[in-house]
Amino acid sequence: MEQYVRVFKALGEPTRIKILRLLSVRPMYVCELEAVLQMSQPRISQHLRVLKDAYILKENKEAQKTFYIISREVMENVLNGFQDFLAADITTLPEFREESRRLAGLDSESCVASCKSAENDLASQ
Amino acid sequence: MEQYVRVFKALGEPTRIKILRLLSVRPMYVCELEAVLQMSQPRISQHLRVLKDAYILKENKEAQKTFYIISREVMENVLNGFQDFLAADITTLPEFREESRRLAGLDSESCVASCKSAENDLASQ
DNA sequence: TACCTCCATAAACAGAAACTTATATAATTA
DNA sequence: TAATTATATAAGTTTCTGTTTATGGAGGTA
Repeated sequence: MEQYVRVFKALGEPTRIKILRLLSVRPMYVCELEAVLQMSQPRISQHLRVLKDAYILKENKEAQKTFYIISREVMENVLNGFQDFLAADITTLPEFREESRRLAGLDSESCVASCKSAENDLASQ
Repeated sequence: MEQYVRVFKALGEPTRIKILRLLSVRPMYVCELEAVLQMSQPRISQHLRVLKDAYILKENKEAQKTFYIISREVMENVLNGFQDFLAADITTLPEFREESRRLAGLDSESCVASCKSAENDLASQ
């Protein structure tokens, strides 16, 4: 789940989407992105860092230049994986053990009852 | 592109991912989410609003209760659409007209040259 | 009518994020 | 060696986000 959050957070920013869109054409140097996007170099570099930290990009040093490559594999894994994550049986997801249990115990007829049972649930731990 | 940003921004937050995961099991009332996630009601409501504004959720009033439904259609359209967006020929994307043009004019051998040409480019408009 | 439930929203605040300016470093070139 | 290029990163500032607390309103119920 953390990886989904990191990736989606990285994708949820217009400049970074533009960078990704350009790197989808071909790998590029920072200075090329700078020229094409007409943005300051630190701005580009900082966005690249966010994308790299989310494993969406790989960097490659070449003399004093650095070029960045989009990892289409990671992109596909995340985007498709997320759909699978949503479609999966929630009782099989370790991260949702508690939620899954509380969900099963819900009395849908009354939200108060739901809250009360959740409280008891919590108290009995 | 705006829609991608809005959706990804909405998805890039752990609580909202949890909410989505739960609503993937079935539509739920706010009070149910509150009970299952054990979070304050305003917190849940505000996250629901973000998701709704991104068209990921639809809301449905039922007496004094409100339940929320995940729009699997929107989810799929966005996640798959984004991959298509990246894969498309960039020259066909109206939002990247300028960038596309600058990209085509790049002199990759020198970043300075790139920047200069981008400047000239800008000056000649 | 009076109270209660469910929910939305506003205000306030803390922490995060994005941008600019400034600086540092490594590699290149003159 | 000195100057330049390409890039990263830090500092400072502003804006955005997420959370809690507080409030209000619409719909049921006693």
